[in-house]
Amino acid sequence: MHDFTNKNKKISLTQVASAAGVSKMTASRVLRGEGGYSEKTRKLVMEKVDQLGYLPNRLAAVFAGDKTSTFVGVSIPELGNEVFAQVLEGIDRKLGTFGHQTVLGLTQHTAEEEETWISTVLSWQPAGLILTGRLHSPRATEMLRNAGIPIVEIWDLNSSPIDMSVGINHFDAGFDMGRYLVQCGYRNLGYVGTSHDIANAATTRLAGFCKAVESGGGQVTKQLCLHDSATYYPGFYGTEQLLGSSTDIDVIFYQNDAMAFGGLQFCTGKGLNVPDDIGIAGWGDLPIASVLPKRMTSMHVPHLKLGQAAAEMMIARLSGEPVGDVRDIGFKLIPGSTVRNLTGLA
Amino acid sequence: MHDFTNKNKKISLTQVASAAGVSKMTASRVLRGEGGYSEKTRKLVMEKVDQLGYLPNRLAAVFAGDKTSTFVGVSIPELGNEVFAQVLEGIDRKLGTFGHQTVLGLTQHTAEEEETWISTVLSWQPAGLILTGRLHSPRATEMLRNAGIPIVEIWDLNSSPIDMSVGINHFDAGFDMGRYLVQCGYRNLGYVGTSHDIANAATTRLAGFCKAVESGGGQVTKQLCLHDSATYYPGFYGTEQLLGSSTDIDVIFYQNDAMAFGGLQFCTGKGLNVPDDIGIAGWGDLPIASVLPKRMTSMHVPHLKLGQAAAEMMIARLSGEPVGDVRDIGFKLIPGSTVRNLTGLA
DNA sequence: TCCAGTTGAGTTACCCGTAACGTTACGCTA
DNA sequence: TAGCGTAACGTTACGGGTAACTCAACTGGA
Repeated sequence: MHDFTNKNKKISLTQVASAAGVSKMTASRVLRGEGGYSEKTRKLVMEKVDQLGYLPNRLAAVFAGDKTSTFVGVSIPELGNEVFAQVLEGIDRKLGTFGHQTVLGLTQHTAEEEETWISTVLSWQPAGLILTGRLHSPRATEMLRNAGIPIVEIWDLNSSPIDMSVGINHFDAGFDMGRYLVQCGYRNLGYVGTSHDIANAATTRLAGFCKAVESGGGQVTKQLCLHDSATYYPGFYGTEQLLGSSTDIDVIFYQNDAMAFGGLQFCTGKGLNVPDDIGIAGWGDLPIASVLPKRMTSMHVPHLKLGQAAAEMMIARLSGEPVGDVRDIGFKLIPGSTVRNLTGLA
Repeated sequence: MHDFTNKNKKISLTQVASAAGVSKMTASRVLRGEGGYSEKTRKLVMEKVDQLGYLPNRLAAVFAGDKTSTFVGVSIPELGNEVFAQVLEGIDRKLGTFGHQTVLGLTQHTAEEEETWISTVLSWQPAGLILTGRLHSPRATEMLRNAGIPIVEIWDLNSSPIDMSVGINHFDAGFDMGRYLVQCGYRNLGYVGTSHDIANAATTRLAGFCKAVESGGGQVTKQLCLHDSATYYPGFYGTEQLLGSSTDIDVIFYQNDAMAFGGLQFCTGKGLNVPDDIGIAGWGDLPIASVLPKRMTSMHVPHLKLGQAAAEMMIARLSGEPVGDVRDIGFKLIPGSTVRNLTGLA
């Protein structure tokens, strides 16, 4: 095996230059193709580059130019949630086509993890930062403000972003879902979610949801916020808890589709008929939902597009183009078949 | 908004030092906490650091020390496939706890994209590379060999890796599935998958699968390799195609669970009884499978653990600890209920 | 009082590119 | 053949840190 403790004789531009019998500068010009050299020289240099296996040192280049790198730091709470994986995919693909690299940070939904990650990634002189969520620690906010680089806050639409923001209005999304369920005739509504720092988009949705339900004449009888991850099994046992304590709930709104599927499984396992005995509504519209026999009532958000939009704003800002500060990516209610549909909306 | 064209007056170590009335070196020593200064000096320097909002420039530090950075490049084919998202999560979490940063590269399953990504990321002097798949372009392989940094190839177990390898033996995994299905009494087997460059792990699985089926007395009547992504809908229409041309197939093995769910949906939609009329077997054991009414017959691979293991090997190698070259992470057959079970294995 | 030993802090030489000039060589015109 | 313009290439000065070395001040013991 290699011995990594030895400093591996990396080939530098100087070595290429001296091998080709030209100056460092000439070699540099050839490599960057900015002209100022003869075709003969170009060939000679490129030949040596191939021969020696020279790889440019971008680190030195950035350092020399006193510029920012082509890195873009991207913080994402978790990848277990398919939704965030899609956002990240959208971001990285778009950034990649513009010659930028994603430096990933999984912040586990906590502002502390985000803060330490931010200070680390800033020390690498990134070109910009894309952050999920709008809740940052005070020190993080200050660092971001002082960083002097473009910053896109995604996910939760932020009317007063640090710099830019893309996402949806979670209050409105929650409101629409609440209104829809009330329109479908439900009156005793339940909620099952989890409590996380950055998951406050979910909290905002819940607020909108409650508002709509109340103004529609229903009531949110019980809200359950588990201290667990927002995945299938917590959805399962959360439903068990909720229904165990309140028997008259006729529909449950979940933090996301994964939890809703867990809840659906619990209900059908108990012999409850969905949606006749109990309605189930999720959030996020997982891709798998479209090939399951029972279409989950949910809220569709174009996650891939969201990621792409964030990357586009970043790139536009970096290239000096005018960019709006806030971009609403929109959402769409999926009526599905896990709630009764009395409205003819489907 | 900020004006990013202006060079933002980044605070440098020199500025901190002069503000504190000490030399650059002393300030550097304080920042790195390597001793050689009085408590009074330390306080003074740190006070100025806070005051000026100084953020270290790791780029310059790496450059000065002629060392590698704390970056680890991680190439992943796509994130739409939940499985890879889990692998990435495992990698990044583990790397993060050891002070490393993930530089992501989505290679779209092609060796060309991987090659360009490799050369880009190598120019940032990463500490190491974690690559998905073992198929690299010749130039990529050469770059990797010459890079002189630890390299972990994951996913497909590689007996002669460039440096290190973690994953499973896909031939064996395919073989086990084939043997199981034959044991369950199936004789006319079909396969639905996609064709991609790096997805050759799937090809290897298929080879093992065919081997087992044939030596077990069955036959793989039809193999379908779609030119599409390995997701739900291709699973759906691939199944339609497969069953349209061959009516006597009694079980279908899919490239992954997502496609298998698509297939399951097609079959139940056509009124076919699964598993009595036709068996369905997937691969990967998606998390959602455990909360759906019908458990998908599949192969469980500990994806998160795979990612963690890759990161662990990387870190061990970086810190000079002895590391094995190849690590088998194992897999486990999930009998499920989408194939007939005549063997009592469940 | 002197000197060795210890500790704190300053100096200098890079690291690898790039930018901004400076220089050379050559061809063209007058 | 002087004069000039320009393409081609060389030189030099950074940039923000680190490592290794040097120097200065203070300590304590003989």
